[in-house]
Amino acid sequence: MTQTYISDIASKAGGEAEIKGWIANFRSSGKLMFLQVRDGTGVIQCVTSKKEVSEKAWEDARTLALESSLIIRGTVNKDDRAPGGYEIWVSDLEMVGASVDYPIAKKEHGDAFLLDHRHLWMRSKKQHAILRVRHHVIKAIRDFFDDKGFINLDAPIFTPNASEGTSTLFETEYFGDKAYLSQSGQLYMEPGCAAFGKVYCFGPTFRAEKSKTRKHLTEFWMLEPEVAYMDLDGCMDLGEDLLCFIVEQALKRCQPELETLERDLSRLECVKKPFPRIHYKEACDILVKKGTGFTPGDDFGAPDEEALVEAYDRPLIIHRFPADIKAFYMKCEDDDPETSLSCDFIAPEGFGEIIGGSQREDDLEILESKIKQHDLPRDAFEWYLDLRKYGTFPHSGFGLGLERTVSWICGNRHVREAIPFPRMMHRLKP
RNA sequence: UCCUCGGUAGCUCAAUUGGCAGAGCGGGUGGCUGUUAACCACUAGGUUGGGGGUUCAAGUCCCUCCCGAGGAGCCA
Repeated sequence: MTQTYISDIASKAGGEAEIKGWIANFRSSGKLMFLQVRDGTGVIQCVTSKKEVSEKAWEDARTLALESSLIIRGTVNKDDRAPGGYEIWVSDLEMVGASVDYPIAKKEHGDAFLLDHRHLWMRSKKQHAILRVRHHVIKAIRDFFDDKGFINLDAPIFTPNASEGTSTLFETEYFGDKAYLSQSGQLYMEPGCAAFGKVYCFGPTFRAEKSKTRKHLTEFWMLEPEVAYMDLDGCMDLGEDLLCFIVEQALKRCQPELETLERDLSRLECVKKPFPRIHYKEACDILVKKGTGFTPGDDFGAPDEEALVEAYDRPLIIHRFPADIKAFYMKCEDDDPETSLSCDFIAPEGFGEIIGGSQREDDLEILESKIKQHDLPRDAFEWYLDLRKYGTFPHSGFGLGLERTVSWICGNRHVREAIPFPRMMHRLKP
């Protein structure tokens, strides 16, 4: 008999099936035993009756514990009493691996304990659902760009220089030299878009920020598209289209997962074009009026972002931040060197900034002076300056934080649950 | 780095004013032919994060160190 995955069990109704998996839960009523078996694609109830299986199989069933691995063979029946609507009447049960004192119990656990057991925790229902949503968000992102003719051009992870200062970089030894783990692939996407027009990179990035909040990881995945001849408005349009597509795909493909997570779907269904777009100065006026204690000219703190987005049911785009609180490579307004052509996307419901983007500086002289202004080593950026020497061109791009996006879609407040093995200031294991 | 909160059984937590260290879950044993985080009975399980101090007496008060969580700053 060949293995049937639980996700396909309906097609076997009335017939025989073989399930290979693990015990998710079990209950016994004397001579009758109810096994909840999961195989990664779903969970199915397997009913075992003492008089219908061999003595050995019954004895094996009696020694089962949470997460014992086993192979079940039996008849698939439709039964409303079973969770999921189908159950298997077991004819044979084969133990594969014992599970002694499985640490994650059926009741509550604390965060630290669960994170220590992340390798096992991901088997449980909610975590399983979040990571499946992550998979679908990643697929939506790739489909979105691939369908628009983008080339996936990955950036290096070892880098010799910092794009935005060295204080938040992880340093590592590199054959007697220093190297840093990449905190952004953006500088490498700029030559990429000159070669291919439309490119994106999508991979892990590293920030040694000593942040201890539910929105921060030291290792997180970032999507960074970069498009030649695209201006700031195009950049905002692209981010808007992308987020709409991600949400649409999640609603289409992750219905059961979002249900498991008890996500309020109405909050996702209203994520449609157009997103509100407000100028930085307009945002300042709103905050001053609200009296949050915000000082115009500063960057927004988390409470400011929340105060701004609370009026909207979809992501809020704030554009044209003061140049001095943004990165050196951002282009400024032609008639106003104090104002950068930048944009941030703030997710609703307090999930924070999920996209940060800008039009890039394409003038050689201005870029040179900015590198000087920011006290950055010019020789590390020589190759980057070449792009302005050999056929400079306007271009824009943004970075989207995958885990924050997944958290928002899932309605889960911790980014650490949106990645299989989170890396945080106080956590390097498992 | 700073602020706040916390660390008691395998897990989640309780312990009154400083006065016998407890419960639920999980584990073990037994029972139960339709369970839905099953249920019922019995049972084992403790260096109260480490060190020092005050006291007749410390889980509880003081000092110190370690670890964790939330937040700030910074960011996606």
